[in-house]
Amino acid sequence: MPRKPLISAALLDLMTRREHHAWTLEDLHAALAERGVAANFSTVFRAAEKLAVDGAVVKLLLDDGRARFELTEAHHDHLHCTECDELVPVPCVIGGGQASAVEAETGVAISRHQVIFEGLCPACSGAQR
Amino acid sequence: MPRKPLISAALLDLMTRREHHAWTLEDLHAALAERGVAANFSTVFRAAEKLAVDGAVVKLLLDDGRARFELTEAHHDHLHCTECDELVPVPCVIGGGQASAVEAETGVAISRHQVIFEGLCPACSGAQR
DNA sequence: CTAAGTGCAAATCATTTGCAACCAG
DNA sequence: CTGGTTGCAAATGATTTGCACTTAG
Repeated sequence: MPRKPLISAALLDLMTRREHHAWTLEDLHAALAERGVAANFSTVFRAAEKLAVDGAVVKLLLDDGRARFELTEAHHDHLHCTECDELVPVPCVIGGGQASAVEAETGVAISRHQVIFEGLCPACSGAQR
Repeated sequence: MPRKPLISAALLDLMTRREHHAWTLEDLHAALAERGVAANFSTVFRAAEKLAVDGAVVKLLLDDGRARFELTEAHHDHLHCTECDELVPVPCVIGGGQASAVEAETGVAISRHQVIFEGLCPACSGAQR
């Protein structure tokens, strides 16, 4: 392994600290810098991409065009806060029954799903009030 | 109005013929070309964007990074076919009750949602069998 | 030596934008 | 003339890729 601690390990370590639930590459890059790890953006990109391929993290793309990476955990859906831009986890609302119903009704074969709610996260929701 | 029929009108006309449910800018640009309308890509982009702002069409972004435009219709969810890449409409599975439940459970304020299923569309599902 | 992990610069991709030309009213 | 459309070229923003280097094993 390289002279400096592996960026991949640093990323996982960062993400485990849960400042955020989902991280953009910029978030990760900036957070590493703050912790004194001056990694190149490409390196962060490749490390995150590798973690995603290895299954340690999941990569999602939002309507804002930037990818988010989050630790692989129990399946859940997300709320993209229109105020603070955070991607907040929310319990999954798609029951197996619903997927089956759609499959039966439309003749499709569903392998995965992704629900994104748009709205205000708890913090912003409270602040607005 | 311009010398040539407005690209916007041509786009709506195209989309009404429903070769696809959702169109990428490339789809639209190519389809126009096939019908003898040699519009510039930027023009197609701006016309589609304007239609979206005007509310005639809806713009969605998928995980593949390309935007899709579809005629504004009753709310529905989508299945992104992993085989043919088509975006197929499926009935909405998120009842108001579910959104409320999530709101109550997590303290968020939901204004919209977007469900994308990944899988095989009817055609590809049948072909695979 | 050999491959994995890096850094830097340059290339991609899918839009977006700036600006000048055009045309119906 | 005037504003909405266009075409073309150049600019963006977010990745992605090519290439050379370094070092643990």
